[in-house]
Amino acid sequence: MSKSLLEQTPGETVACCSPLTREPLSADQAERIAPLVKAIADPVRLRLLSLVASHADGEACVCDLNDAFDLSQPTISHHLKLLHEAGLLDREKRGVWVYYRVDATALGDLAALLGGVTR
Amino acid sequence: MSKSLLEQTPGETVACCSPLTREPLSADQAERIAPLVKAIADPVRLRLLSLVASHADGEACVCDLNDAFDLSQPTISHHLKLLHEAGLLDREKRGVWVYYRVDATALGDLAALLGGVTR
DNA sequence: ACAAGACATAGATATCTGTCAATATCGACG
DNA sequence: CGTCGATATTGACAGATATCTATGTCTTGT
Repeated sequence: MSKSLLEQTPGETVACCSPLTREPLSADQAERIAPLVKAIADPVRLRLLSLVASHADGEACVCDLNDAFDLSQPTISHHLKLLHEAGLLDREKRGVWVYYRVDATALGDLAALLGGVTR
Repeated sequence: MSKSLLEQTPGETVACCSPLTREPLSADQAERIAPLVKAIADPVRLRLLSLVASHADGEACVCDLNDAFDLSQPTISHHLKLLHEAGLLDREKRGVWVYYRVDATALGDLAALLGGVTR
Protein backbone atom coordinates (compact mmCIF):
# COMPACT_ATOMS: atom_id res chain seq x y z
CA MET A 1 0.00 0.00 0.00
CA SER A 2 1.27 3.44 -0.77
CA LYS A 3 0.74 6.53 1.29
CA SER A 4 -0.78 9.70 -0.07
CA LEU A 5 1.63 12.36 -1.23
CA LEU A 6 0.94 14.47 1.81
CA GLU A 7 1.93 11.74 4.23
CA GLN A 8 5.21 10.91 2.58
CA THR A 9 8.61 12.03 3.76
CA PRO A 10 10.81 13.72 1.13
CA GLY A 11 12.81 10.54 0.75
CA GLU A 12 9.73 8.48 0.09
CA THR A 13 8.56 10.89 -2.54
CA VAL A 14 11.87 10.74 -4.37
CA ALA A 15 11.77 6.98 -4.26
CA CYS A 16 8.32 6.84 -5.77
CA CYS A 17 8.87 9.34 -8.60
CA SER A 18 9.83 8.75 -12.13
CA PRO A 19 13.21 10.15 -13.02
CA LEU A 20 13.36 13.81 -13.80
CA THR A 21 13.85 13.29 -17.47
CA ARG A 22 11.00 10.91 -18.13
CA GLU A 23 7.94 12.90 -17.21
CA PRO A 24 7.27 16.36 -15.80
CA LEU A 25 7.41 16.68 -12.05
CA SER A 26 4.23 17.88 -10.46
CA ALA A 27 4.37 21.03 -8.37
CA ASP A 28 3.77 18.89 -5.28
CA GLN A 29 6.57 16.50 -6.09
CA ALA A 30 8.97 19.35 -6.80
CA GLU A 31 8.14 21.04 -3.50
CA ARG A 32 8.87 17.78 -1.77
CA ILE A 33 12.12 16.97 -3.49
CA ALA A 34 13.67 20.44 -3.44
CA PRO A 35 14.44 20.42 0.31
CA LEU A 36 16.35 17.19 -0.13
CA VAL A 37 18.44 18.74 -2.89
CA LYS A 38 18.86 21.95 -0.91
CA ALA A 39 20.35 19.89 1.88
CA ILE A 40 23.33 19.00 -0.29
CA ALA A 41 23.50 22.32 -2.12
CA ASP A 42 26.27 23.67 0.05
CA PRO A 43 30.01 22.98 -0.12
CA VAL A 44 30.31 22.36 3.61
CA ARG A 45 27.44 19.89 3.63
CA LEU A 46 28.75 18.13 0.53
CA ARG A 47 32.05 17.62 2.27
CA LEU A 48 30.40 16.54 5.51
CA LEU A 49 28.37 13.98 3.64
CA SER A 50 31.37 12.61 1.80
CA LEU A 51 33.48 12.63 4.96
CA VAL A 52 30.90 10.60 6.83
CA ALA A 53 30.26 8.29 3.89
CA SER A 54 33.88 7.48 3.26
CA HIS A 55 34.88 7.23 6.91
CA ALA A 56 35.94 3.93 8.41
CA ASP A 57 32.95 1.85 9.50
CA GLY A 58 30.69 4.21 7.57
CA GLU A 59 30.29 6.52 10.51
CA ALA A 60 32.05 9.57 11.85
CA CYS A 61 32.11 11.34 15.18
CA VAL A 62 31.34 15.03 15.23
CA CYS A 63 34.72 15.60 16.84
CA ASP A 64 36.43 14.28 13.71
CA LEU A 65 34.27 16.38 11.44
CA ASN A 66 34.89 19.64 13.27
CA ASP A 67 38.60 19.34 12.68
CA ALA A 68 38.18 19.10 8.94
CA PHE A 69 36.83 22.63 8.66
CA ASP A 70 37.86 26.16 9.51
CA LEU A 71 34.42 26.76 10.93
CA SER A 72 33.08 27.04 14.44
CA GLN A 73 31.66 23.98 16.15
CA PRO A 74 28.10 25.36 16.19
CA THR A 75 28.27 25.96 12.46
CA ILE A 76 29.21 22.34 11.80
CA SER A 77 26.52 21.25 14.21
CA HIS A 78 24.02 23.35 12.27
CA HIS A 79 24.94 21.76 8.94
CA LEU A 80 24.79 18.28 10.42
CA LYS A 81 21.34 19.05 11.73
CA LEU A 82 20.16 20.07 8.26
CA LEU A 83 21.54 16.88 6.73
CA HIS A 84 19.92 14.86 9.49
CA GLU A 85 16.56 16.56 9.09
CA ALA A 86 16.67 15.91 5.36
CA GLY A 87 17.05 12.23 6.12
CA LEU A 88 20.50 11.96 4.59
CA LEU A 89 22.35 11.36 7.86
CA ASP A 90 21.42 9.14 10.77
CA ARG A 91 22.42 10.25 14.23
CA GLU A 92 23.44 8.08 17.14
CA LYS A 93 24.73 9.16 20.52
CA ARG A 94 27.14 6.81 22.23
CA GLY A 95 28.44 8.09 25.51
CA VAL A 96 29.77 11.58 25.11
CA TRP A 97 30.14 11.29 21.38
CA VAL A 98 27.65 11.60 18.57
CA TYR A 99 28.13 9.54 15.44
CA TYR A 100 26.65 10.29 12.05
CA ARG A 101 26.09 7.75 9.32
CA VAL A 102 24.85 8.14 5.75
CA ASP A 103 21.37 6.91 4.91
CA ALA A 104 22.32 5.22 1.65
CA THR A 105 18.72 4.85 0.56
CA ALA A 106 17.99 8.56 0.62
CA LEU A 107 21.14 9.34 -1.31
CA GLY A 108 20.47 6.59 -3.82
CA ASP A 109 16.92 7.80 -4.36
CA LEU A 110 18.24 11.24 -5.21
CA ALA A 111 20.71 9.83 -7.71
CA ALA A 112 17.98 7.68 -9.21
CA LEU A 113 15.77 10.69 -9.66
CA LEU A 114 18.46 12.59 -11.52
CA GLY A 115 19.97 9.78 -13.50
CA GLY A 116 17.00 7.57 -14.21
CA VAL A 117 18.49 4.55 -12.51
CA THR A 118 15.61 2.37 -11.37
CA ARG A 119 16.47 0.84 -8.06
CA MET B 1 45.36 15.12 -20.77
CA SER B 2 43.34 16.50 -17.91
CA LYS B 3 42.92 20.13 -17.00
CA SER B 4 43.83 21.53 -13.61
CA LEU B 5 40.99 21.90 -11.16
CA LEU B 6 40.90 25.65 -11.60
CA GLU B 7 40.38 25.41 -15.35
CA GLN B 8 37.51 22.97 -15.17
CA THR B 9 33.87 23.83 -15.47
CA PRO B 10 31.64 22.54 -12.68
CA GLY B 11 30.41 19.77 -14.96
CA GLU B 12 33.91 18.61 -15.73
CA THR B 13 34.79 18.53 -12.06
CA VAL B 14 31.80 16.35 -11.26
CA ALA B 15 32.69 14.02 -14.08
CA CYS B 16 36.24 13.59 -12.88
CA CYS B 17 35.49 13.04 -9.19
CA SER B 18 34.97 9.88 -7.33
CA PRO B 19 31.45 9.44 -6.07
CA LEU B 20 30.59 11.20 -2.87
CA THR B 21 30.58 8.04 -0.87
CA ARG B 22 33.96 6.68 -1.90
CA GLU B 23 36.43 9.30 -0.73
CA PRO B 24 36.18 12.69 0.95
CA LEU B 25 35.60 15.64 -1.32
CA SER B 26 38.30 18.28 -1.16
CA ALA B 27 37.26 21.81 -0.27
CA ASP B 28 38.01 22.85 -3.85
CA GLN B 29 35.89 20.10 -5.33
CA ALA B 30 33.02 20.88 -3.00
CA GLU B 31 33.12 24.58 -3.89
CA ARG B 32 32.96 23.61 -7.53
CA ILE B 33 30.15 21.10 -7.29
CA ALA B 34 27.89 23.01 -4.93
CA PRO B 35 26.77 25.60 -7.52
CA LEU B 36 25.67 22.77 -9.78
CA VAL B 37 23.59 21.27 -7.01
CA LYS B 38 22.26 24.67 -6.00
CA ALA B 39 21.00 25.08 -9.55
CA ILE B 40 18.50 22.28 -9.03
CA ALA B 41 17.81 23.02 -5.36
CA ASP B 42 14.59 24.87 -6.09
CA PRO B 43 11.15 23.48 -6.86
CA VAL B 44 10.61 25.77 -9.82
CA ARG B 45 13.93 24.85 -11.39
CA LEU B 46 13.35 21.15 -10.76
CA ARG B 47 10.08 21.39 -12.62
CA LEU B 48 11.59 23.46 -15.41
CA LEU B 49 14.31 20.88 -15.86
CA SER B 50 11.87 18.00 -15.96
CA LEU B 51 9.50 19.88 -18.24
CA VAL B 52 12.25 20.53 -20.73
CA ALA B 53 13.68 17.04 -20.44
CA SER B 54 10.39 15.27 -20.96
CA HIS B 55 9.10 17.59 -23.68
CA ALA B 56 8.62 16.36 -27.22
CA ASP B 57 11.87 16.49 -29.22
CA GLY B 58 13.75 17.07 -25.97
CA GLU B 59 13.34 20.79 -26.18
CA ALA B 60 10.85 23.35 -24.98
CA CYS B 61 10.04 26.91 -25.87
CA VAL B 62 10.00 29.48 -23.10
CA CYS B 63 6.44 30.30 -24.06
CA ASP B 64 5.39 26.77 -23.12
CA LEU B 65 7.26 26.91 -19.85
CA ASN B 66 5.78 30.20 -18.71
CA ASP B 67 2.30 28.77 -18.93
CA ALA B 68 3.13 25.91 -16.56
CA PHE B 69 3.70 28.25 -13.62
CA ASP B 70 1.87 30.89 -11.67
CA LEU B 71 4.93 33.09 -11.82
CA SER B 72 5.83 36.17 -13.78
CA GLN B 73 7.70 35.83 -17.06
CA PRO B 74 10.85 37.49 -15.69
CA THR B 75 10.94 35.03 -12.81
CA ILE B 76 10.88 32.06 -15.17
CA SER B 77 13.49 33.74 -17.32
CA HIS B 78 15.67 34.16 -14.24
CA HIS B 79 15.43 30.49 -13.30
CA LEU B 80 16.18 29.41 -16.85
CA LYS B 81 19.23 31.62 -16.80
CA LEU B 82 20.51 29.96 -13.64
CA LEU B 83 20.01 26.49 -15.11
CA HIS B 84 21.73 27.60 -18.30
CA GLU B 85 24.69 29.11 -16.44
CA ALA B 86 25.07 25.92 -14.44
CA GLY B 87 25.44 24.05 -17.72
CA LEU B 88 22.28 22.02 -17.24
CA LEU B 89 20.27 23.64 -20.02
CA ASP B 90 21.37 24.58 -23.53
CA ARG B 91 19.81 27.63 -25.11
CA GLU B 92 19.00 28.20 -28.75
CA LYS B 93 17.19 31.12 -30.29
CA ARG B 94 15.19 30.39 -33.41
CA GLY B 95 13.33 33.39 -34.75
CA VAL B 96 11.37 35.02 -32.01
CA TRP B 97 11.39 31.97 -29.80
CA VAL B 98 14.01 30.58 -27.48
CA TYR B 99 14.30 26.84 -26.98
CA TYR B 100 15.92 25.12 -24.04
CA ARG B 101 17.30 21.61 -24.05
CA VAL B 102 18.77 19.50 -21.26
CA ASP B 103 22.50 18.84 -21.28
CA ALA B 104 22.26 15.15 -20.45
CA THR B 105 25.96 14.90 -19.68
CA ALA B 106 25.85 17.48 -16.90
CA LEU B 107 22.80 15.85 -15.36
CA GLY B 108 24.32 12.40 -15.63
CA ASP B 109 27.53 13.59 -14.02
CA LEU B 110 25.56 14.85 -11.06
CA ALA B 111 23.73 11.57 -10.67
CA ALA B 112 27.01 9.70 -10.96
CA LEU B 113 28.50 11.80 -8.20
CA LEU B 114 25.65 11.06 -5.84
CA GLY B 115 25.02 7.47 -6.72
CA GLY B 116 28.46 6.22 -7.56
CA VAL B 117 27.51 5.15 -11.05
CA THR B 118 30.65 5.23 -13.15
CA ARG B 119 29.81 6.50 -16.60
C1' DA C 1 28.44 16.77 43.97
C1' DC C 2 31.64 19.15 40.76
C1' DA C 3 34.38 20.20 36.96
C1' DA C 4 35.38 19.32 32.25
C1' DG C 5 34.49 18.07 27.73
C1' DA C 6 31.26 17.09 23.61
C1' DC C 7 27.63 18.62 21.30
C1' DA C 8 23.25 21.40 20.65
C1' DT C 9 20.47 25.59 20.88
C1' DA C 10 19.55 30.61 20.81
C1' DG C 11 20.08 35.09 19.21
C1' DA C 12 22.29 38.43 16.18
C1' DT C 13 23.80 39.87 11.74
C1' DA C 14 25.43 40.11 6.98
C1' DT C 15 24.74 38.07 2.67
C1' DC C 16 22.16 35.49 -0.72
C1' DT C 17 17.90 34.34 -3.18
C1' DG C 18 13.22 34.40 -5.20
C1' DT C 19 9.93 37.33 -6.71
C1' DC C 20 7.77 41.26 -8.99
C1' DA C 21 7.00 45.63 -11.85
C1' DA C 22 9.16 48.33 -15.14
C1' DT C 23 11.97 48.60 -19.01
C1' DA C 24 15.09 47.13 -22.64
C1' DT C 25 16.25 44.21 -26.69
C1' DC C 26 15.52 41.78 -30.65
C1' DG C 27 13.27 39.69 -34.55
C1' DA C 28 9.14 39.45 -37.71
C1' DC C 29 5.87 41.52 -40.39
C1' DG C 30 2.94 44.96 -42.29
C1' DC D 1 10.47 52.17 -40.47
C1' DG D 2 7.21 51.34 -36.86
C1' DT D 3 4.74 48.41 -34.15
C1' DC D 4 3.99 44.07 -31.87
C1' DG D 5 5.14 39.99 -29.49
C1' DA D 6 8.77 37.06 -27.17
C1' DT D 7 12.35 37.04 -24.07
C1' DA D 8 15.97 39.25 -21.16
C1' DT D 9 17.71 42.71 -17.90
C1' DT D 10 17.34 45.95 -14.05
C1' DG D 11 16.19 47.53 -9.58
C1' DA D 12 13.74 46.87 -5.39
C1' DC D 13 12.38 44.24 -1.52
C1' DA D 14 11.03 40.44 1.65
C1' DG D 15 12.41 36.21 3.32
C1' DA D 16 15.89 32.53 3.71
C1' DT D 17 20.60 31.12 4.95
C1' DA D 18 25.44 30.80 6.79
C1' DT D 19 28.08 32.27 10.21
C1' DC D 20 29.49 33.80 14.74
C1' DT D 21 29.37 34.37 20.06
C1' DA D 22 27.25 33.09 24.12
C1' DT D 23 24.93 29.73 26.59
C1' DG D 24 22.60 25.37 27.64
C1' DT D 25 22.46 20.21 28.23
C1' DC D 26 24.42 15.78 29.02
C1' DT D 27 27.86 12.42 30.26
C1' DT D 28 31.98 11.04 32.34
C1' DG D 29 35.69 11.26 35.77
C1' DT D 30 37.38 12.57 40.10
